[in-house]
Amino acid sequence: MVKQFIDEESGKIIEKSVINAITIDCVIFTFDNGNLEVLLIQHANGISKGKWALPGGWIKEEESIDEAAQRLLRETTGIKDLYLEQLKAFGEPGRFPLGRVITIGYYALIKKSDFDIKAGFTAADAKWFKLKDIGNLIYDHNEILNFSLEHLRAKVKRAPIGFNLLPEKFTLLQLMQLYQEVLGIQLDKPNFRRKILKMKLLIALEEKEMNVSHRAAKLYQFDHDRYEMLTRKGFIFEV
Amino acid sequence: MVKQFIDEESGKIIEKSVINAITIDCVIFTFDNGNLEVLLIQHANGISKGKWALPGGWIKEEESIDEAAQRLLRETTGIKDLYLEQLKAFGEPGRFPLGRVITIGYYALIKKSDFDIKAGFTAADAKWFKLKDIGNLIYDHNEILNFSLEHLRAKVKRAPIGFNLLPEKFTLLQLMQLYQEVLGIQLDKPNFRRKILKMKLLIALEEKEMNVSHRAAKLYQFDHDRYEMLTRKGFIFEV
DNA sequence: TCAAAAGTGTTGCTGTTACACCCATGT
DNA sequence: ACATGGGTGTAACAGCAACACTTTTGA
Repeated sequence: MVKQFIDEESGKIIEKSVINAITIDCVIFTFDNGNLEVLLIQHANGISKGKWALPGGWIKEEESIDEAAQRLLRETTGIKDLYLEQLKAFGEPGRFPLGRVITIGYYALIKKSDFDIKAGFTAADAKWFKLKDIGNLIYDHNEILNFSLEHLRAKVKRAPIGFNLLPEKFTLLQLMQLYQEVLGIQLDKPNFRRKILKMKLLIALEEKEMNVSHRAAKLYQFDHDRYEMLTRKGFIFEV
Repeated sequence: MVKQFIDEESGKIIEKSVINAITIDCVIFTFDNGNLEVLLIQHANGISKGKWALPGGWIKEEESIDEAAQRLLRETTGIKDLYLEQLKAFGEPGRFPLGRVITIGYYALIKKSDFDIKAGFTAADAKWFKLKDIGNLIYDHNEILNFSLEHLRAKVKRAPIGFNLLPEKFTLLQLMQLYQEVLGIQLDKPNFRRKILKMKLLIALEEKEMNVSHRAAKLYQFDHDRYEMLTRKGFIFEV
């Protein structure tokens, strides 16, 4: 099967051979103002015109599944380096009405400030939704979304991936609110501070918050290198 | 594409349409005599003749991926109800030498006593391997195996799936040895006993071990119903 | 001076670890 | 008798939850 793509260098429309019967769908999360949000695309044409869906696409013959997902994310969000992980394949016989298509689910975590929408020629609109505002999506996309949420909740506790949802510089309260929102629990501020700081995974910056009507909080940055180093020594992140 | 299958009712060879370019590969684990083992199949013909591989197969047009994996396991092990979970899709462009084929990895946990080999017409031989005895497998099967092991190690700590590897009735030492083998750690016997028994997930049977040259241990059974009930109340299994 | 959030200190409790010890059974 | 694993008891420690408290800042 042959599909049309926009060539990333020339900007021209080119035709590429894709794998038949397999697609990719991606749940893109971000964190804004205390809310976990998901990027949805409104289909512009075809049988699902007007309905909201997860961003998705085809896999080219010469690229790996991960590369296809990366490309897709780049095409949709303009971001080159982001946290991306495969969930699993979804393949109920009736999931896609026009034939037997298996889709491979991915989820990505991005900083909202990095986001720059580039709606492709098959998407009329793209919008961030708070979880509670998401209604019925096309095909089995609600199932993929729910699975990704479960996965995110489990993983965020056991790996420092939450930082991918925050700006480069953040306060401890922002971090705590992120965990509260993702996990759906309340946390104790003093205890959370101590727990996180004890891990020595944050770089305390000299800077502070600006323009807040209360004592300005210190800003922190996640220390990737130190996390790598500690992990090699057997450290296990756990919130 | 059309492939041949043995009809499960009549035993006759029938032809069925399958999804092109997608296969399933399954890591089947069992626990025997203190060792974690994996079932491998020796290919009887084709380009990989004589090499060992994970059991695998095609997905029929009318069945879901999970159903295909179930069927495959039934064809290979003769077991109808077993613990089965999808890992993820593996799809490097060069993974399969004769074309672009994406495979969906599964892993299954079985009790060795339930096993009854039914080598299909594409497998000359099937054999249980201890982990350390597994050499180079075909295609990317080593990668799938390693991924499944990581997944198993993470999951066995946070869900009571280890019981699927043991006989219906087992001793606490057997259970502890299972955890030691899977996780690659040493555990303290008294502490392990208490931790497990405190969960109230085991039914203490009246029976004891037989024919052992030491004090016979009490036999236990995993209480599925109670686990369901506790989980609904918010209980989280953790070893 | 008040509100709001930053940030520190303290206490009691719980769960875990480490290890000593006794029990039952076949050879 | 002894080796082997079954099974119980306990003291010390570490980590955490709960909450009281002080500090800083803008309005």
